[in-house]
Order: sequence, then C-alpha cells, then structure tokens
Amino acid sequence: MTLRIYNTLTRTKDPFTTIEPGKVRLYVCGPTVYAEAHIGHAMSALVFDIVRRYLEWSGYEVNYVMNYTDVDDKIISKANQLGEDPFALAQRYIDDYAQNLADLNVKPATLNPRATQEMDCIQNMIARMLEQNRAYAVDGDVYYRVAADKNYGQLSGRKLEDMNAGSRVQVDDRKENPMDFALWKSAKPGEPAWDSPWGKGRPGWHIECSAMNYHHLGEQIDIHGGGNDLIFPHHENEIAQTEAITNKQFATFWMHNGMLTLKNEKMSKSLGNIISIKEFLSQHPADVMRLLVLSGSYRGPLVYGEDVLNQAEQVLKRLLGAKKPADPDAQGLSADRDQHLKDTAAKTASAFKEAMDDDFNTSGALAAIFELVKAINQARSDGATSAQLAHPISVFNEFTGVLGLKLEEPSSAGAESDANAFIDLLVKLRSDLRAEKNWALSDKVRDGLKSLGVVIEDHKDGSSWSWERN
RNA sequence: GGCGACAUGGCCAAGUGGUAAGGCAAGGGUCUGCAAAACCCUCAUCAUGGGUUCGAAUCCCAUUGUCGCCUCCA
Repeated sequence: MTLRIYNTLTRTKDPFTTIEPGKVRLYVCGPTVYAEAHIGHAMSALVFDIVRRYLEWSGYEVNYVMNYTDVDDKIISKANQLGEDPFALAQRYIDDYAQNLADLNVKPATLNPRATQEMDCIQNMIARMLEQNRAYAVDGDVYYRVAADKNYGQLSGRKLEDMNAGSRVQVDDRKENPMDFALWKSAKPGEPAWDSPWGKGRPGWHIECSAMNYHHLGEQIDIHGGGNDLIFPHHENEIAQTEAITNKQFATFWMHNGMLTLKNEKMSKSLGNIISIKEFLSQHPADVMRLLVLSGSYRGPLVYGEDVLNQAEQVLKRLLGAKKPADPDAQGLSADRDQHLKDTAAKTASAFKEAMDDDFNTSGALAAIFELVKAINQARSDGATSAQLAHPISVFNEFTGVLGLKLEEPSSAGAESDANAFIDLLVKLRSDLRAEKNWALSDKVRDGLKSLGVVIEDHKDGSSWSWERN
C-alpha cells in the first residue's frame, strides 16, 4: 500500500512520488502577519503538521518551508493606524505566530523565510518575466501578462473569459487585461520601499511565494499546501509566475485544507466572529484543537461549535484513559489472551497506516486507534500486567505521536499546583474515613474536591485523583 | 452569472459495486458502600426522484439544500 494524496491540480488521489527519492520538498503558505492568528490558521497549520509528521514517520526526509509574508497593504495600513513601524509590527506578529504554533505542538518548519528577505530573488524573477514578455511595466508597476499564459487557470479550473474581474473591485485601466496581477507595486510616499529597475516599490502579493520556493526548494517541488481559499488567485498566480520562468511543472501535488467555519459562516473580521489561537488555548488543551482537525477530513469544512468541542474533550479523556497503568495486583493475561492483544495491536497498526495512506484519512486512523484503546482497556480489566500492557501502549503512543497528540495529563497551572500536597493529604484522610465506613464525610470530601476541579477515583488498593480537564 | 465541494443514526464522522468503521450522547447491565473510570449489550439502509446493474450509500441524470471561490483571506 502506498500513500495517495488528493491533488487539486488533477482532482484525483494520485500515488505519492517525489522528485528526489526519499526526500520531500514541502512548501506551505504561511500567514500575512498583520493580526493575531485565529483558529482557522491553526487548522491549516495542524493539517500540514500532520502531513509532515506522517511523511517523516513513513521514512521521508521532509524539507518543510513555511513562509511569512511580512510586507503587504494590510500590514502597512495597520501600522499606520497604530503609529507603529510596519517592520516592527510584522516582527511582533511573527513572534506571536511562532509561539502559537509551539503551543499547538506544531513541529517547527525546517525554514521560515520572509518576503522582505527575498528582494533579490523577487526582482530577478520579475526581470526574467519582463525579458520574456510575460510581464510589462507601467508607471513603476509591473504586471503579469495573463493573456500570454496558455495554462492560466490550470489549478483553479477557470477560464479567463468566465471570470468577471472587476465585478466588485475597480479595475485599473492601465492593465492590458483585467486579470493581470501586480508583480511589483510602486511605492506611495511613506510606504516601505525597495529600489528596483522599475523604481522604488515593493513586491505584489504572489511573487514572494514563488521566489521563496525557487530560492529555498528549487524550480520544482513535491507538495505545495495552503487553505483552499488560496487556490485562486494566489496559487494560480504562483504557478503562472514560476512556470513562466522555469517552463517546468512547479509543484507535483497541490494540497488544500478546508475552511474552519463558525455556525456555517466563515470567520471574518467583518462578522466579528474571530476566535484567536491564544483565546482558544486559554480555555482548552492544544490536543482538543488537534482532535477537532483529526476528527474529519482535512479537505472538508470544519464547523466549529460547542457540541463538537465537547465531543473532542470527551475523546481526549478516553484517549488519556488508555494510558492508565495496570492494576499492581494483576494476575496476568493467559497466553492466548496475551497473544490476542498483540494481534490486535498489529492489526490496528496496519489499519492506521492504511487509513493514513489514503489521503491522510485521520478519522479512519483515529478509529484504528480506538480499536487499540478498547483492546488495552479490555486487557487491563481482564488483569493484564504492566509488562503485558507495555507493548500495546507503546504502539498507542507511537500512533498518537504521529498525529501530533501530546496526551498529557491535565495539571493545574502555576500556583495551584502547589495545592497538590494538600490534595494528597485530603485524599488520604478520606481513605481513612472510608476504612471506617464513614460514607457521609468521605463523600463530602469527594464532592468538595470535585467542585474544585479534582476528580477522585477509588480502586481496590486505594484512591487516585486527577485534575479535571476543562 | 461562472467555477468547485458537500449532503450517512440525536451529534461528529469513515466507507467509490456485494446488504453501513469509529467516537460523543442516550438506554440497560457488570464492578462499586455510593460514585467515577473501565468492561458487556442496545441504538442508521445512507437528502429526494428517476436510471444502469444479478446487486449501489458507493456509477449516471434530474431536483432540493448547505458551503466555498471568482476581492484580502489558512
């Protein structure tokens, strides 16, 4: 069984191949840094983190490049609004974004290039397009000549004549074709600008990604990823620019994640329904966000809401439960029950791989993991020893790790964790009360701790407690 | 107006020709002093209408509905 990936370019699941054997060149469009990242960004980052982790687990060496677009109209206008230097503002949000990713347990990219550090490459590419008449300069601006590109629209499946450019935005009449897009924009006074053969200015929106790809990964890459809202025009234009210069197929695979929506509406500033990553993580563990993504197809929309959130919380509890230790007094499983457990572990391992190989079918992979969870729980309640549980639990850890789940026991942060010793004391006292069959008082202790977020579980040989996840 | 995606039980969600994975919730049971956790059992014929086929959730056509893109967007 080999990995198959849904390719936006071909609209089918194609067998995965790489340009260099065993190595993957993966580029994912990162954010334009002008505001706090929201959980939609988180979804995209998590999707490609999972892709990356699975490819690495499958034995590939992954060169993962995720860019920051750090010069752009929105950054400039936000900076003006705040009276802040646009570069300082961009840096602030880059640091912020990197921290968000770390908090989400997203593995750092191999490289995080930035648009502002690629000016030579950007200008070289524009110059070559001009030389080949694939672009034209007007009053310090440079535009890509769409009409000269017979493949334009290959990714988004559009034809030039079908698109009604300007229906919602004023068309610049200096353009030869309304669909022509800017490679270089002349600077207005007070804007950040770089010298260029066409006058002072800055790059257009799409060229920076073409340049960063070209510079850091080469003329051709294996996978290009991003949100499906980038298919047109951003990715279409990236292809146009790069292929205009190389005359080679730019990316073999184009992967696009679906949008996270709130009550069937896309998150947007105008609707005022943005939930930032920071805000989310202040209320939920990172694993919950990841489980939200894992529970469905990465290509489809993810409808965010109270109900799915609660379900993800429950799922996380169940996963955590699988890691509970064996009963110290366990009698041990019979040889054939033990063998059965091993067989189940092997079976779920192949089911996991089969699901993931089918275009990263994470909900199928999760189902395989749950089969293992059930087997582990069954074995534990049938008296498996910790030695007997060790192997299936290590398989469980391996696969949840491939999906990027941390599965840490919840703990109460900061000063509250100093309470642990006191809670231990209360729980011990309660055990004494139970030994005396003083149910009224022992239940009072349990209820009291429960209301403080501490859950007690009684076992044959004593009681354990844990912080309630919230 | 153009392009595209999707529609599976109360909820989330796999499944592209042979009679529906998994999870959450719910109900019943075991365990427990009572709980909690865990375990066992129960719980769908796949938007609608046609068609192809021995046989379709899975292929084709139509209808309805939802969403995305065509402007900045992960």
